[in-house]
Amino acid sequence: MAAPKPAGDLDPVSLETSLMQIWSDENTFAQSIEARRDGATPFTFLEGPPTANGKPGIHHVISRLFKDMVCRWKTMEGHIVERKAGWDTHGLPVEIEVQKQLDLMSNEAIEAFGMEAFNQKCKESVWTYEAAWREMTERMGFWVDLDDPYVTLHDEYIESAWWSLKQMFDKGLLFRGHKVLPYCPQTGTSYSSHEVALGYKEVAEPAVFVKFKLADENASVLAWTTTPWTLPGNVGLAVGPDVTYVRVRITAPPSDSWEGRGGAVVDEEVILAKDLMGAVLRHQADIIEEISGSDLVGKSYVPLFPDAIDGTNHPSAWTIVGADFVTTSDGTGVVHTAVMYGEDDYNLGMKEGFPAQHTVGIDGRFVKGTHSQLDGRYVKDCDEDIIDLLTDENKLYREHIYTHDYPHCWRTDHPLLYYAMDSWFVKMTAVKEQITQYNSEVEWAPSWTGEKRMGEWLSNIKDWAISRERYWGTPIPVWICPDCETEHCIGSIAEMEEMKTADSEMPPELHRPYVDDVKLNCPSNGCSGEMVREPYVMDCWFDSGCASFAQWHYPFENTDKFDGSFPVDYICEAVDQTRGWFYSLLAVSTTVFDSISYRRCLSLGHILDKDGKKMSKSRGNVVNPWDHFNKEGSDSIRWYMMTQSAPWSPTNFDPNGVRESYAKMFLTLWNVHRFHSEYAALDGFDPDDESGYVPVAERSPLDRWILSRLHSVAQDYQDQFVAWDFHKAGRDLETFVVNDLSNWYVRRSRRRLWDEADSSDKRSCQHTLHEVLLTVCKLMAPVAPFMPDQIHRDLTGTTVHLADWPVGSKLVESTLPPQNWALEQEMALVRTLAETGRRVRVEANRRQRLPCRSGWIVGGPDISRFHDILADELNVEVLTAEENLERFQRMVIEPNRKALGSKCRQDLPAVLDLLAQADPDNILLEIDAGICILEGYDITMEDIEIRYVEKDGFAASTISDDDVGDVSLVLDMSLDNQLISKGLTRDIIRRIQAKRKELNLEMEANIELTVWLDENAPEISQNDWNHLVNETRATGAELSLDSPPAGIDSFNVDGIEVHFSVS
RNA sequence: GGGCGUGUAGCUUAGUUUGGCUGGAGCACCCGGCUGAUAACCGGGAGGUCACAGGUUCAAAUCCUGUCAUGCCCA
Repeated sequence: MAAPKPAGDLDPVSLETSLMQIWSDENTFAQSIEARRDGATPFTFLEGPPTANGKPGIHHVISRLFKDMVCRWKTMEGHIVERKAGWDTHGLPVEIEVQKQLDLMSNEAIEAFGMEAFNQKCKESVWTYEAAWREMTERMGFWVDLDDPYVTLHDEYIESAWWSLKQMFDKGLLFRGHKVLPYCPQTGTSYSSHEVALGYKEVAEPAVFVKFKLADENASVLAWTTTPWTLPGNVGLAVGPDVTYVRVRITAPPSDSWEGRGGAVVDEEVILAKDLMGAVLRHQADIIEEISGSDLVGKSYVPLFPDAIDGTNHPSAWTIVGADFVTTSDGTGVVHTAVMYGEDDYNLGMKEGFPAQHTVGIDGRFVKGTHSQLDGRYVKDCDEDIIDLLTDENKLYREHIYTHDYPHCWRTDHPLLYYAMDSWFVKMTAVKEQITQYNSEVEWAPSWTGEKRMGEWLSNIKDWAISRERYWGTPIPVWICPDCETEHCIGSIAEMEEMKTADSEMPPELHRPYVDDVKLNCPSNGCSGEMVREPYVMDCWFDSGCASFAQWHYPFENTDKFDGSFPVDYICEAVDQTRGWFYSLLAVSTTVFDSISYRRCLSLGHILDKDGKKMSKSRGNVVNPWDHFNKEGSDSIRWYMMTQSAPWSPTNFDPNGVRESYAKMFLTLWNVHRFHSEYAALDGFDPDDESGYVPVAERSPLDRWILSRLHSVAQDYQDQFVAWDFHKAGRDLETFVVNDLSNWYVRRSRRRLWDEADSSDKRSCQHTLHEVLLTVCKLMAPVAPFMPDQIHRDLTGTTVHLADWPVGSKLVESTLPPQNWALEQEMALVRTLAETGRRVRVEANRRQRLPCRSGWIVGGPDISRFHDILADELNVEVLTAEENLERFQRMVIEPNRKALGSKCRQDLPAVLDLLAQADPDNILLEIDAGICILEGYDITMEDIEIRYVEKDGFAASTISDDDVGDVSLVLDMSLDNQLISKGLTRDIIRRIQAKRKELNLEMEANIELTVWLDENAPEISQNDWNHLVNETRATGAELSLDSPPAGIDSFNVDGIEVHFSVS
């Protein structure tokens, strides 16, 4: 390798896009995997498949960043990290999109359009934004194999999903039941909660208090409902076991006017919660007795609609039962239970053994046999008639209009019915213990996502309803024999082929409607029935939950790939996936493999807009990543996202923050690189030339300092990566680059490289810069893959992405330079003192360019090897270490509040007062002698801290530092002609240099210079003038006291007028 | 309604686990300085009801209780 390539101006967009081209030409991604192939330990990653039927936004960039970053990091650590892309292609959102497109607003419409054509449209729709996703993925530098992705709609994927379902089926974990869902009879569709949320509307509806006549007692139980249409389906009443109820007798007609139908006669007895008497009753009534809810349990009552439901074999039908969800916040404290029309109702019904029979058909009409006046009618049209029927039979106590939010169909605007749909379930309740155990084996970041969020969810685990009455999805592979009701689950294409009837064709693909047409020969002994497929598709979460094996078409192919990658080492998605993909992966692997499916899971916080609101299409606040790809570039976005906040914290996206990342981190890094590479190119510096190499031990303390800092920062960076604290790692590295490397090392080293002659010191500096830049590039590469690669290529001719991680990996060798803690400490002190000096000057009103005769450093470690640097920084002629504190300083005593507080408690303020008034020397003497008693408390050295402050008359400042103790800087403020001459010279040089820059002169260009001083000006010494001529590269220079020509450059310093001309 | 997060300066945030000295940075703003050093750098200033209200304590951003706002998930 010859001299590094000199860097030019920075254009982040073209830098990144040309690197994308190079990566593509060189196949760098594939190489980074191939390079590790021989015997390397794999680190396995599983991509959570996105859906490509929506445009990618900035919030997709962040999860892809954290996926990419960890994979790149592990690759550099020496692992082989294969990354297969994936696409989630099934599910309701796809159908909805197509329905909107084709204006098919009901299941009838879809079937009229044709399921085959509809599914074809769905399949196409899935790829609508695939190109946009690909472009985003490539532009952001996410390395993933997009050319060989797993796709949930492929037959291979479906076959694996079928196989896994069969495992569950064979273990008896698959069963048929009901799931109560919001359902629109007009579109024939049930809705997800997301869709329900689209359609909440405030409505005023009739609500009724109904009298349920007890079978064996002369009293009625009052219950309340806002859905009279569910009353024919009533099969039970629920009371709170701990709620107090009363039995009351009506004593008089209502005092005020009665509104609406219903009523009660004097001496009639009703039962309701004691707390709700006032709210419910409109009659005068006496309490006959108080009854606890548990005493009501078991009583039977007379069905309202005796023909509607067949209670045979259900002894609990039409009895009172206890339920925890009953409250006395509204109604009567008694909950009317219609098993098929409410989730609580259904669960309670299953628990109590109530009959689970529909009184309402899938078309939203009462089924035949419910009641002669209701049969066949749409339920919502029957409210009035039901109320009339109840009134006629003296079963209504009261009616009123109730206003509440109720879900409506967002397509047809019709009210939704909560309706028990036939559904297939995975019996998750049977594996609760196992899944809880497996969850605790996963390393979660942050830990509470697993322990609390997921843990809480698992502790209330419910059976998983995996079937959907939809068209576009993985078909449920269960066939049922109409003759003998045998159920059979198909686990492979081969099995289907083997079992299908002679008349059935093999389907061209494993989707509806083709698989619907396949009939199977019933395997049951002696049965000759033709089995028919259950018409459902799977919950698409089941699809993605199969990804860990279905991506490999396991167990039909690639068993080695599966065995080598299961459970996967790392997955990463946003926090909303806790009950989504994180759960479905865990649920599937628990039931199928009796195992975890991922070892580590990073759960990311969401990206919100700059006001903390979530980004959504409807708000119009979605940030397009291309706004930044085309401006600051991917590196800046990625760096911003990593450093802005902890990965799991919700982040308000601030476009300004991306700009800041660019301006601080990347521009600074680039300029360091540019500084180094330009001089290196000029000097023909060859990092590999052994004859020019300077061993680290022989380099200057400044070089050894930055190398030691590099070691420390790299070690911390690695530790923080391991602890998932990526944000802290990034911030610290940024501080190193901006503060240590650019603002100190490079600034202090500039003059070393200006020297045109070859020298060991110059080469030391160049080797140091070379080494620091390369290590920084390696550390940054996983996060920001572009600029670090460019710099690495400029300096070495090779890509950083094939380089080894410099620290902390057992698989590759560490390449960090030696660490020297004492040196770091010294330099930290030097820098603090330089800053302190500037503050002292400001306070003493002494401008920086005017030198000080002397400076003293009191206390702290010996930093004499940096006195030249510090003298230069402070613009001090002579800097010395001084031991005599008292020459400049006096002592003060500060209380240690922590120690004193625990000792003195409420007397602390008084003790503090005394301490403040006391003479510090005396206190110290007394403590030494053990006789320091304040307010009765024995004060020891533990209770105080000694500090020093400068005496009046010195320009000084004292810093306090945990590592080095108190250190003072004292500056001599006296002035003489020599100092004034130097100060003036420096001001003139500064002006001339600014002028050179203004004139765009080359750095090597020479000038002709004339300087005119006014008569008040102090004399400039010959030495200073020579220095000025040298610094400004003036070949001809003249100092004149004549009056200057008009119109030339001039400035005023300390009341002296200076004119100068440059040519 | 329930579970889990979050709330600190105009903006983005550190500090909260383990209570203790004047709540620390960056961006933006103001004053000054420095610069062959970049969209940079340095010193100083202004800017804080640590979401709110109670409680515990000599002492609370930090611990406890409640409330509000906001986000995710569930109902």
